[in-house]
Amino acid sequence: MDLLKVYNRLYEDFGPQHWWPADSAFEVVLGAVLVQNTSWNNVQKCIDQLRDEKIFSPEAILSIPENVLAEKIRSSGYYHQKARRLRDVLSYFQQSAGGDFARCFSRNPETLRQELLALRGVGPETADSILLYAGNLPFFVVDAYTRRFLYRHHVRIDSKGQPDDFVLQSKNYERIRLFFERRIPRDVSLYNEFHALFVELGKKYCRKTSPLCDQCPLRCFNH
DNA sequence: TGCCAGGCCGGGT
DNA sequence: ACCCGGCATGGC
Repeated sequence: MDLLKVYNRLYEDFGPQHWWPADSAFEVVLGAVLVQNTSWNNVQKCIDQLRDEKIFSPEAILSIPENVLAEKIRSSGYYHQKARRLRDVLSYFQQSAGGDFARCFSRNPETLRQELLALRGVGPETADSILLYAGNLPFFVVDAYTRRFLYRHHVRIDSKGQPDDFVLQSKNYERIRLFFERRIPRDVSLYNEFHALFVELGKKYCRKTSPLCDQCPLRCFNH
């Protein structure tokens, strides 16, 4: 499958997505943690509330008790876990470069990625979302929609007769990320837009229970 | 009503 | 190295 053709078709149909829906690196990190296995709608409520209450910087969030923070982010679900995870991630950025995100992202990207992955609460998708959308670093983000797209279009990661559900298994994140990174130009803007388009596609036509349908802009790739 | 959402962790095999 | 239960709210 020609992934650039897929990209072009999605872009034709949906247009530019202007991702990540945030206007600072801090806000990207915040959203990346809160959105884990949660609808963005639930996350947006938390972000709005934190902004209204002026708890909208690493310093501000780290200055309030964890249990208070947890209540502020209740609507994002898993809020006890996420309060702790958020503190851990923001603490990392604070001590890594004094809260200077730009300086932090100017370090060695692979090292940075490993350090993010070492934090509790940061798995591969969250790490890559932060690296790509907060740091403008070329890491392709793989999410549930991306996996579902590959699965439903019978895309195989290699030629060695993988089972069809290879792409659905979370342990194979890295293989899928590299699959994309090897096949499309290493371009931050392209990675940015492509993932955003997959999410838009997913929300409209590729939810877990929705079948491939005639409305889907990728119907031409069906077999 | 029950299932789903832009995952990840930790304990048990 | 996998597998799997737990985490939790809001929308449809």
